[in-house]
Amino acid sequence: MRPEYTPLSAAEGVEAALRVLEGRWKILILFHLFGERLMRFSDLERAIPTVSQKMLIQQLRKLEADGLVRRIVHPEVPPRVEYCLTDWGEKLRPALDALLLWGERKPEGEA
Amino acid sequence: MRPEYTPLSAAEGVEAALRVLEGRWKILILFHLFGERLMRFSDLERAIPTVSQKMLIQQLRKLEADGLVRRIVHPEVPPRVEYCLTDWGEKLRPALDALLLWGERKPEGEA
DNA sequence: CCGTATCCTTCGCGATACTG
DNA sequence: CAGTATCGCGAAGGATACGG
Repeated sequence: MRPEYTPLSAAEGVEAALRVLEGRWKILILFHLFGERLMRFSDLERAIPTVSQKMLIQQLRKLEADGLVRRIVHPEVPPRVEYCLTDWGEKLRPALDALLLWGERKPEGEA
Repeated sequence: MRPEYTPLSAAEGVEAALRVLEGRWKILILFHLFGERLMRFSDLERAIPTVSQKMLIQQLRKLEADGLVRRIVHPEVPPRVEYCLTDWGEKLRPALDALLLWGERKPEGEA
């Protein structure tokens, strides 16, 4: 953290980062892509059986619009579309791991 | 990240962590407390002039319920209530900094 | 000074049906 | 296979007024 940060500007930066992660399925999608690197739409549907097509597409499109995920369309019949992380998307992993670690260290019983 | 994580379990852990951070004013409150360590309710009101009393209280109460913030009530007239971070709340800082860093490194123009 | 209580609007999400 | 279109609900949050 550089010295010129105010509470306001730092909070705005973090909120901007969190905004691209908000959404019922994005984190789960990202962790699947952390593991598989390249997945078809139908792979993701099978990996996440509880999501509807509409929501899966919607979240993927937002991730793509925000530059975390790349969408690769193969001009074939039947259609084939693959998804993978961008470089920037992969760089998110340490931050999510830090969050995961922090969450696990929660002292449940304490004040 | 330990080896027994599946995409599902890792995502659930991260989502649990994110859930306590979601809320229109929580991040901003946290960064003020990162800087000041001990703030009265009225200090926070002045520091965040755009928040309503209702929302400020609500977010503070949730942060308290989730164990990030401690509420200290001084039995005086007029009432005095102070807020500070718990140990666990302070430990969140590196994770938020990582997120901030990541957000700043976004390659705006790229695919 | 430090809250509570209502009312109201917005928006994310799920369910469902349809298409190139 | 990989989407798009429409409907409706519930929860989050803002405005406002009141209370110990």
